[in-house]
Amino acid sequence: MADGDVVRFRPQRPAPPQTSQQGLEDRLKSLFGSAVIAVSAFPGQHFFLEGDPASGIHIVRRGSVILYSITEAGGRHIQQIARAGDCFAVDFSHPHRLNAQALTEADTWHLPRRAVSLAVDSEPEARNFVFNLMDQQLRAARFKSELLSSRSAIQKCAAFLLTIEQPAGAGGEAPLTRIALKRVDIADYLGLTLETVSRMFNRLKKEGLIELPRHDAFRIADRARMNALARDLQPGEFALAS
Amino acid sequence: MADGDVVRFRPQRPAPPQTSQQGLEDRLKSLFGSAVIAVSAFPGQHFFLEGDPASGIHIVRRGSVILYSITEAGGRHIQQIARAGDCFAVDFSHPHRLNAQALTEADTWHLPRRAVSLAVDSEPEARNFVFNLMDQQLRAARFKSELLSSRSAIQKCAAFLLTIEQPAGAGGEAPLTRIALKRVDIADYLGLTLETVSRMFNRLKKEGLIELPRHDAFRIADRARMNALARDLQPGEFALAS
DNA sequence: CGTTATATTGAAGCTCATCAATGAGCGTGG
DNA sequence: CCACGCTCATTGATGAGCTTCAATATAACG
Repeated sequence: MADGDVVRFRPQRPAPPQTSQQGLEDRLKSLFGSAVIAVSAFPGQHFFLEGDPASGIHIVRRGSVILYSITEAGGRHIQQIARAGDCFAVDFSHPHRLNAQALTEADTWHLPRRAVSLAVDSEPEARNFVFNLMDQQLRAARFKSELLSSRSAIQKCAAFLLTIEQPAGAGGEAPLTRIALKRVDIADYLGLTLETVSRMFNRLKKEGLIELPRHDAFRIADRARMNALARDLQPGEFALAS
Repeated sequence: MADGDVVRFRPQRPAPPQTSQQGLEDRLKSLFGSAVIAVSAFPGQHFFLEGDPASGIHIVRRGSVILYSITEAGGRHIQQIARAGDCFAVDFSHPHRLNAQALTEADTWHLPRRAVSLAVDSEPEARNFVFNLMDQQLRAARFKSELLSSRSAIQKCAAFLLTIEQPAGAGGEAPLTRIALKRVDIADYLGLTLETVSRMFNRLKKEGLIELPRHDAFRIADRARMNALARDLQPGEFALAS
């Protein structure tokens, strides 16, 4: 339970990747050896479906994967958006309760359930690693329910954009961040409608909080105000030009 | 990673207690020996506060404990309501990110961080136990975010009541379930206002879905319709007398 | 180009929050 | 025992915010 490689808590950010790409790959190989399987998928393909037997741990190497469930009324609820460095399905003792679908072209590493089980039983390092992944999942889930509760649509959207933002490299100008999700996907993630998401994005643009040169790319223009919004501002404090 | 004592997934229910009171106590003693500490609190007292160093695992023996955070605007967000058999703060590698407050008189077991750490490293049984607790936490968090997303107030309230309901003993009449939380607590948990919670409860009563003889006790009167509501019905399917 | 998928924008209506007043329950002290 | 104060729940009126339905615009691609 050493604290050494535990990811530090960052408010307003769900589980960030814990190491660099290469470092992570090395780590996986050293902990799980040849059991590490590379799995890729095209947009729309599923890694697994609800009800499938537990498959083990999945880690995103490239692209985006959504974890969703379907309600009886046919509504889709996106529980998690896993991006490079994020893990999913770490809860490996049950049949899957969510569908895992590639949103973009996506490469992942798959650690089969049995290999994880063996490694965890024999290797303290592996155990620690898996604990951290579970913790990462837990924090992602908490972050999401915090996002959903009692925030207005504009706050949810601002928080969402801050979450998916690719921060600037040291010193450089902040780059444009691609929005890999369609409006309807974002809506299903935030518990809004696609129209509302669209309206809020354009409101943030009009107010100068973000740049939105294309419908699928943005840049934070006023970070202070974005942060204030994404935290929990008094409703009136985000006065809009009428 | 044996499946043997893993809690089976139950839709619409967060992590149920995994064993009986006595069984759980025996299990704890055998796994963690004398490290198990009994901790009690009066209503309103805190077990720990946000920012406190990680304390280890807590398990509720009697009463209710709420886990909440405070937003910058002063709003309270109740992340989890832990009742007898539930665990909290299993994520033990970080400073606490939530406040843990006794809602009622509450008795808990506390497994200090270090003792857990030692046991997990040496005892496969203990490891398994802790994994299950983490999984329980994760499922509770997922359940909550499902509860919050895209459900109407009436659905949230119905789902909440089903969640806290004490099911009938075999064959017997369903007992009245005490509502330990105040309206404002329920509201902070569901992301609603206390007035809306009150209105929805009374609407469910008027429609004959529940009995509500006192403001702090209820019984499910029409389980089929309650279940249908708590799942995800088409908006129109819950027609109310106007 | 024309076609399809996605995004934006508008208008109307419904749900829920807000503000405000009233009611019910309960303990305390006269 | 009743009056008072306190806490919590209920109920009403109003308005803001979001969804819904519908129309239009933009982008991607053959």
